[in-house]
Formats: sequence, C-alpha cells, structure tokens
Amino acid sequence: MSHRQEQEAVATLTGGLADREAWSAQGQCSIERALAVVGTRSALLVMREAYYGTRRFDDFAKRIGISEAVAALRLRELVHAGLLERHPYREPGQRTRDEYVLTAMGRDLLPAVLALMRWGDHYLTGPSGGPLVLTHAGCGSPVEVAVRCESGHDVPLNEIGIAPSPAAVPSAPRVPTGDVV
Amino acid sequence: MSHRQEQEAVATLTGGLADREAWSAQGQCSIERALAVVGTRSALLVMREAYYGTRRFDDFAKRIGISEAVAALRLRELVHAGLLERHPYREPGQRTRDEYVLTAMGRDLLPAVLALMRWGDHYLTGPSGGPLVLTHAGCGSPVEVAVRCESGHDVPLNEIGIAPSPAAVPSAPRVPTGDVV
DNA sequence: GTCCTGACTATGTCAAACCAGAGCCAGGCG
DNA sequence: CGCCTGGCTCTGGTTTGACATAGTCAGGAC
Repeated sequence: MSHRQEQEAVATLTGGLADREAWSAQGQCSIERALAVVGTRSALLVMREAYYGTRRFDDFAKRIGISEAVAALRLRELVHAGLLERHPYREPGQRTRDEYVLTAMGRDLLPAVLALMRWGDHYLTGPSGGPLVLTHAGCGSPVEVAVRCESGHDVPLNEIGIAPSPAAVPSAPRVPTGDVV
Repeated sequence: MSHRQEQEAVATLTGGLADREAWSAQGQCSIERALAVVGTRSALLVMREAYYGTRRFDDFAKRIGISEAVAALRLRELVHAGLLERHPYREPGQRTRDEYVLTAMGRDLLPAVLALMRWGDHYLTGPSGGPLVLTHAGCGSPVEVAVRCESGHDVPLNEIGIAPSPAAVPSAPRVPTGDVV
C-alpha cells in the first residue's frame, strides 16, 4: 500500500510512523484540537476582528456580518476557551460596558490566521493580490509567514520530518506560555 | 467608538483603515475566501492526511475517521478548488486506481496548517506538547512558523501594519508613494 | 420618572456537515 | 464464471451553524 507514497509526500514520516497502517492521527492530533476551538468560519472571523482592534459586542457582529446571536455564542466560546477575555470598562461619562480583549493565547493564533490570509491572497484573488497589505511597521516591507527551524534555516516544505513526540524523554526546552507576543 | 482601541490592537490599521466605521473586511477578505475552501473540519483534516502522504480514497476516510460519503464530497471539492489532483495510477499486478495528490496550491497551505498545529501543541495539550514533533530533515531542529518581513526581520505581532492594497481599493484613501506605515 | 442605547437573550427556521448502513460497478484472481 | 476488493454513490437521519425577528435589562441622559 505504500510504495511510492513516501517519496512524494510533503513531509517525511519517521520513527515508526512510516507504517500508516499502524497509527492514526485521530483524537490526539493538535490540528483537531485546534479545530475544535476555532474550526468554524465565524470563530476565525471573530479573531480577525479582534486583531483589527474590535472589542465591543455590536462591532463584532456588524463588522463580521453575523447575527448577534451567533456573535454572542462565538464570543462566549472563545472566552471560555481562553482566546479572549471579557472585562468591564467605562469610558468617561458612559456607563460600564464589557469588552473582549485578546489574551496571549488569542494573539498567538495570529500566525495561523496570517498564513491563511496570505494563502488566500495568493491563490484566491486576482493578480493584484488581496485587499489588504501587511507590512512590518519598523521597515515597511511586506509581512510573510515562513516555515523554518530553530537553528534558523528556512525549511522547504519537503524537508520536514515528522516523528512521534518523545513523551518519555526528559522535557526538551519548552517555552513557558506567553512571551512570544 | 474607537478611543483606546488602536493602542492595544495587535495590528495597526493605517491609510484610512483606522476609521473602522468606514469599512468592513466583509466579502473581499482573503481569510473569508480561504475559509470558503478549507473552512470545514474535514477539509483541513483531508489536507493533513495528504501532507502525511495519504493518496487513496479509503485511506483518507479511515485515517481521518470520517464517513466515506463525506470523504468523497470533500475530496471532490478540494480537487475542484485546485488543492488536490486526481489521477489514475496502477501498481504492478493491480488494476488502475485513482489517487489524490497535492498540487502546489495544496502544498502551499501547509504553513497555515502547521501554524494551527503548533498553536494546538502549545495551548491545547499537556506540558509535553503535541503527539508529533516536526523537525528540519537537514539539521534535526524543531520546525516553527515565523512571521517576518521580506527584509528578513522577525516581526513581533504588535509591529504589523495593515494598509489597503494600492491595487484593490476602489474608492477612498490613496497611498501614493509605496508603503507608508 | 421615562427614554434611549448598548449588550445581550429567546424563538423559530433553514441549510450544511456529518453519520450509519446499503448498494453498485469495475476488474483482477481463482 | 463468480468472488472479492477498492472506490465510490444513495438513502435517511441527527447535529451544528447560521439567519431574522423580537424581547429583555441596566443605567446614564433628560
């Protein structure tokens, strides 16, 4: 069943994973877990609006173009999942309101959303690209999403190796949440 | 309605976008377009399997854990959208079959899927991280997804500037001399 | 007080996503 | 020739996502 498949797969499965009859990514896969949280259209669009700076309930609903019922539901879920936090605030002379602000967890999803956006720019729009251009505020160059390794090499997509996590091995250097910004 | 919002937004809206009452990302947004293609759980999981090297109909259904009806539907959609190609092949001594292989368009979605996976590893699993480790085949270091600019700088998430694309905005704000920000 | 606005909640409906199980067709094998 | 396997399609049903409309509730403005 797996004759020429390995050659042309994007990633290379190693360390016992190569026998695809022997395992399934089902259940514990991080992609599935992520999709359980932000796997709906409206959830990702809520995050998009949050990145653009939207904080208030009505604005989310209006700017995304979803009903208030859906906005309420989605915001509640995202707060519960930890991507957003809800807290009261008050503008001078106004009553207290609730606003929804990004947490570190929510901010760190941005690369995934950006990657999706860049892909859409490239393949799903006309030759002019997408409607928005993202630039590095420091230098003005366009922003891109790159796959690379921690040694700093750019990693071509066909040079990715996948191995089972060394769960039994003493913990590799792990960034303790929240400093990536 | 936009008082203190700009300060704490992740990205900075520029070039006329700052007035959020005046525009909406609705409709032309590349994120929305991308979601129209891979916005379902099963679509992204099909892509995941394709990255792992899966090519055959039954294997997609079995390894993802979706019904064959859904697999058939999703594969047809992804072929139609251009992420996969279907072509016949035959193993020696076997009858001809169809296989589904990634196109460039499909391969280029990998960074988005990887970013999602890394995020899931980080925030949705225990301290040991996700079940799979991705490494650069060349050097063995773990793979990560980075946001950076074309000049090569790493771009902290709060240093992203967003401007209307000079080509794609029909009315309103002109940004004449290249990139402002 | 009454009004008005922002932030929701409630109700009822429709479509899409998914599942389980049965059926169907092509073609190599015995 | 009939069997079996791979690769689907069909039927029928549930769950989830979304919409539109209407209602509630708190609290500053008047």
